[in-house]
This record gives sequence, C-alpha cells and structure tokens, in this order.
Amino acid sequence: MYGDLQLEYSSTVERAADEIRRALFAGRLEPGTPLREVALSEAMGVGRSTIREALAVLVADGVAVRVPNKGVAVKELSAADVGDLSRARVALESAGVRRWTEATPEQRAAVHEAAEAYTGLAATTGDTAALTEAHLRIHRALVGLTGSRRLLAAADVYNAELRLGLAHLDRVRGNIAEQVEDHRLLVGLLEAGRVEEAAVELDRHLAAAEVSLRDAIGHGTIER
Amino acid sequence: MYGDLQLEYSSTVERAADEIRRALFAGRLEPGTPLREVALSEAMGVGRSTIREALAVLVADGVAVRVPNKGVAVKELSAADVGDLSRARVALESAGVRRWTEATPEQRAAVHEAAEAYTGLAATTGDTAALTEAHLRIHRALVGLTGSRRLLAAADVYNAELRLGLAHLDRVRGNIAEQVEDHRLLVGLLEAGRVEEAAVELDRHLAAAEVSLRDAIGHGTIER
DNA sequence: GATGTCTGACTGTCGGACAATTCTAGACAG
DNA sequence: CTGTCTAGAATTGTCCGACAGTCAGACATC
Repeated sequence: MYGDLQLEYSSTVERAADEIRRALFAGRLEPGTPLREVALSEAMGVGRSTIREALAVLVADGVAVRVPNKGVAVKELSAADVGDLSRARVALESAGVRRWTEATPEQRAAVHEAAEAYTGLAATTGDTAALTEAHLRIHRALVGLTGSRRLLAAADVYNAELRLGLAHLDRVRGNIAEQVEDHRLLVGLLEAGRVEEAAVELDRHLAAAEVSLRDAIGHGTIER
Repeated sequence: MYGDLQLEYSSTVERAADEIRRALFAGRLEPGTPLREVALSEAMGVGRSTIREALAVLVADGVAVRVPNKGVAVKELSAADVGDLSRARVALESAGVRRWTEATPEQRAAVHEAAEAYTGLAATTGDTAALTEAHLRIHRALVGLTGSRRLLAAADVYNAELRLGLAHLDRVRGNIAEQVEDHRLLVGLLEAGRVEEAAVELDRHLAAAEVSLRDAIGHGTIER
C-alpha cells in the first residue's frame, strides 16, 4: 500500500551545497567569483565547518575549484575544458548508442520517451530553459544505454559543468527546428536498428555542439 | 632558468586520506569495517574535522560509503558493482580504442610503452603486485586515447574501486602467459590500424575479466 | 627597480561542546 | 522463555572559538 513512500534524508551540508549550486546555475554568481567561507556561513546561518564541507562537495562535482590557502571559486570554463568535456560526452554517448541492441527494453524506452517529450515540447512552448532540460534528458538516456550507473553519474557531472560554464552567457539561441530534426533522425536510426549510422550521426551532432559551445565561450552568446 | 622547479602542495587532509587509502589497499581493513572518526583522529594525531574531510574524500572516490548518522565504512563490492564497473570499463576503453587513428602520437606511444613494459616485466619477474600495476597501466593508456582528462580520472576511480574490492582476496592467480598474449594481440591489432578488430578483442578480453572478477567475489579467490 | 617589512584577510587545522540518532543490554511483562 | 520497553553508552552532525600559516597589497628602504 505505502510502497513508494520514502523519506529522503537531508543533511545541512547537502542543503547548503544545493543552495549555493542553485545560485551558480541561476547565473547569480559569475565564474571566478570567490566563495568565502565566513561570508557564506553568516549569510546562510550555518557553521563554517558545514560550509567547508559543502564547498568540498561542489569542488568534487566540478562546479568550483579550490586553490590551496586561497579558497574556493566558481569554476571558469576554458576552451580546453569545453574540448575535454566534448570528448567525454562523445565517448559516453556513443558507447551507449553502440550498445543499443544489447540494452534492456526499459533503457531503450527511456530514449524514446525523452525524444518524444522533446519534440512535443519544442512544438508547444518557447520556454528555452525547459527545452534544454528536455534536450539534456535525451543525451542522458543515451548514456543510460550503457547500463552503468557510474557512467550516468559521470555524465550528469559533466553536463552540470557545461551548463554552469554557460549560465552567465546570454540565452541559447538558434534553430530549434534543426535541433529537433537532428534528434529525430538519431533516434529514428536507432529504432531502425541502424546503430553504426546512428553513431556517426551522434558524432556529427556533438561535434556541431562543440563548435557552438567554443564559440559561446569566445563571444558570450550561443549560436546554434 | 628555474623552469622545472616545482613545490607540490600537500594538506593534512590529503595525507590522512592517502594514509587510510593505503591501509585499505593493503587489505589491512576488511570491506565493511567502520571508519570511526575519533579513533582515526587519535590514532593519526590530527583533529576530527580533518579526518571528516579525509573520509569525505574517500567516499567521493568510491572506496568508502557513508550511511547517515552511522558513519563511513570500507566499501563492499557487490556482484552488481562488478557488473556496473565492467560496463563502464568497456565503454571507456573501447571509446579510446575507436579513436586510435585520431589520437595524438603521444597517446599512442603511451599505449605502446605500457604494453612493452608489461611484457618485459612478465618475462622477468614474479612480483604479482608490480605486474597488475603494469597491466592496469595498459588499460589506463587505452582510456587516454579518448583525449579526455576527465575520463582518465573516472577510469582511475573505477580501477581503484575494483582493486579495493579485491584487496582482501587471495592473490591473483592465473595464466600470465595468456594474459600477456591477450594484450600483445590487442596492441598489435591497433598498431596495424585494424581498429574494429581491436575493439572486438578488447570486448572479449574485458568480458573474460568480468567473469573471473565475479567469480572472485563469490569464491574469495581469483582464477584467470 | 629590487628587496624587505607591515598589515589585514582568509584558509587550514585544532579542540571542545552539545543535540540528535543509533546501538546495546538489561529490566520487565506476558 | 520470549517479546517489548527503556535507560544509557557510543557515535555522528553541527556549531563555536582559537590560532598559526599563507597570501596580496601598501609602503618603506637600499
């Protein structure tokens, strides 16, 4: 009866980390901004030790960097980082795509549903935030095809890093229709069992994404 | 003039984490053993806060687990974990293998050298610890072919997790000659540019590794 | 201009404190 | 004898105050 009842635990450290993370993703803290321990501790009404642990979490998540004796600062995404992250994405997602036939029905269904949701949303709303959310879910589902929780977690971290690095940039602009078509093609190829072709298409898609990301780092705006 | 002068930083937290890690890998701490904060802090002569941070590092590295209000304990590797880790290894390493032709000469050379060192060592020594070390270096170099530092770091974490889970088992036994032949074949295929065949061979090799690992979890001994 | 000194800010680490939670063992009722 | 309850011990989670070490900038000195 009460099958799905779950009381999730939440420590002060986690809540503090989440709070800071939210501020980062909302773009309220520019990359490079130092995260001072005492200031944060006073602002949030928690002890300094707690803030320190929260900052360690953020550093481990890759959204902040620690410089010894100087403190923690919001991560700045360099062009090298974008390249590294792109290569990581390609590796994880194409590994997933290539496992399409061995993947479980649930994993395949997740890809299908994410793609459906994306196209549906693209047709009905102009809310870019929700759209990128749906977009990311597709790519996440592709990694899910590998069947490894760890890789999925890694992909989440990498995506968070990318999103953070772009949070302060102007809103993503570009040809939504083309984006939708890209994913429709990719998933179509997969569901037709043409795995190798899908892998190639994915490669192309991610390479295109990389250049626009690189561009964004340089110019302050994303063009897709 | 002073080009290669470098002073590496080392915090107490890091040293503490390393110290505990060493104990784990040496098998001196069984999986499931609780890591008590006060006990460790007294034993190592550092503050409890410091130990707490060190434990957080170990948890982030996946070699220990934290249960809220109960503390941190040495990780126990389940069969599901072995499966997950194996899938992750396959994904990362075959992604590297498939990028062989696009990889930089240095990255390819790293694979070559690691393989050379391994075969050389296998012929001259019976030191299993050094041998697995050299073995791991090959697989690490394969991930290096992806050109992503992040994936390399992820692979390190996964390997650490596997090694830890097996630290308390009896020494790895098995057909060294066969192992050497496996890697010689794999690297040979790569250097001949037969990438797809190499990927298949890698798949086979890692699948074989997975069954012996699974077996090890069940029986307390590794047979290869 | 290079070097030394001072100072304020901040981190890294320590020790103590206390509430909340979990575990344990003994008391107790049926 | 078995199951339940409860008091107390052990341990974690969090906060606080303290102090040395390090860093960066201002300023003085040679």
